[in-house]
Amino acid sequence: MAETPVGFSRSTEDYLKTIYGLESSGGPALTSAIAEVLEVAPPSVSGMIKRLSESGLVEHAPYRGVQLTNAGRRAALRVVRRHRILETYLTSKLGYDWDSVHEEAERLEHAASDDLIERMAMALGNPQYDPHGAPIPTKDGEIEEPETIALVDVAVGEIAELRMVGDRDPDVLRYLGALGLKPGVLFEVVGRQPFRGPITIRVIRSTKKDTDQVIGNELAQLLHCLVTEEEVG
Amino acid sequence: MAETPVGFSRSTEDYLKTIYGLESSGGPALTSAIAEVLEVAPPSVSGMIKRLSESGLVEHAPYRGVQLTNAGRRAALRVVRRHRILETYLTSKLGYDWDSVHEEAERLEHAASDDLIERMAMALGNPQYDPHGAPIPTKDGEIEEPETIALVDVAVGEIAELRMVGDRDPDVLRYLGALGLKPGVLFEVVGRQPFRGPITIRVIRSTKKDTDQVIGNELAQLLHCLVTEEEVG
DNA sequence: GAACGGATTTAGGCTGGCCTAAATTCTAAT
DNA sequence: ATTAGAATTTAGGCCAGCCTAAATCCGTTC
Repeated sequence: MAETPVGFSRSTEDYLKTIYGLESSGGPALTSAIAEVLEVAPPSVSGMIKRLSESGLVEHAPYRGVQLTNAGRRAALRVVRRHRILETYLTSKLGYDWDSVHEEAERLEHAASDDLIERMAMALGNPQYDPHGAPIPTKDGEIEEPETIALVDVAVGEIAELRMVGDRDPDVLRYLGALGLKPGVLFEVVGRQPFRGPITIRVIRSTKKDTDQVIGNELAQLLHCLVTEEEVG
Repeated sequence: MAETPVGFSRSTEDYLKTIYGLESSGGPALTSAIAEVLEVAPPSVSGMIKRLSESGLVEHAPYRGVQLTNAGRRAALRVVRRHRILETYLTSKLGYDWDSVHEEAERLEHAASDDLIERMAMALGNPQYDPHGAPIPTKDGEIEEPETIALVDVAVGEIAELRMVGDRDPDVLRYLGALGLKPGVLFEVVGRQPFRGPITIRVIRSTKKDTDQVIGNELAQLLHCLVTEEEVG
């Protein structure tokens, strides 16, 4: 039956991906943060960190977190590429919704060969973004650093495009989808309540053109936008 | 990250699939046969058999082999369905060749959800056979028992259709492919050498129409045919 | 019917990856 | 400077699955 594994163990790949994600939102990845994302107990993370650092995939400064080595980052980006190509493929070729596709990709990313991933990428025309707007790393590990800001930081009066949604929770995604808020939507920020209150936007380009939407602060932190121009009113 | 597994463990599924395959070529599955297919040592098989029979998936008569229970057969057929749908999908939608598709499906079958498999089946128009001609079990575990006979047993003068190739070895499949021998090909048996010698067929319908092919005995045992009519001449 | 050889199982060990409980280290507040 | 509390690591265990070496069983042959 000779089942040649496609990369590192599933668990190892999940750790690398998680560490990559935590690093890219600033600083070294802390044990407890990794534990929380992966839903395992902190000592399990300590144990895995030891193995990862013996394999040269991370560097560990005891009690102060872990950083990917170049080899580790490369491996992590390969997993991220797989994941995002898979999500894009499942969504555009097999009718998955953007809220349900994450879970399926989560399992397939560890089983799909590079060959399969490249075939899918080819069939899709080598997409640059996944269904949530996240950039897809290239085959050789380049990834675009998005120059977006959270909706919560866009000033009233500005016109912006929703580029990326920073959450995979199906409920959140379904809710946003029902509001028509997917990457590519263009809108103007028309109001913002003080004290971390909700933000009101007016949709300019989308299926729900010309509607106003009120978005809570929490949600507005997840919506990454590209500010297009300033509405001089 | 909450990675809900999609069925039994990968290892368990491989054992069930293997036992199913051995049972369907007669009698109970022997420890050594399972060990050989899975490329593990016999004691590993003994160990797994104990776990499988504790889970009610097989029945074990010590020293005389193992049989699937109904639950075990159901689980095995689900894996077989996944595998064959995947092979068909990869071949017809992503350009895989019939000789390379087995390995990829071998890994994906443990990661793909039923939902994904049904979407693929739908996209393919619910195919009944995989690229090698093997019947695909239905969603609820029905599988067609093919009424084919091996080429080696077809009499000279008979016309038959190649229905199924009983091997997944890439070299074998590439060779057969080069000869144009894939399921669907219609041919007449025009000669057979004595003493387990080679068999000569004349291709009637295929890309290689009207050519003669000489096929060794070993190979001819792998080619499962449907005898169509007798050439009276 | 005794003994040999092959198949099978038991015994005992290893690794990866998870856990809880206990010990340690760091930080921040007094 | 001390110390409480949080974060982390160490200690020690468990299970799945694999391994090798040794014991056992079965069928067959003399």
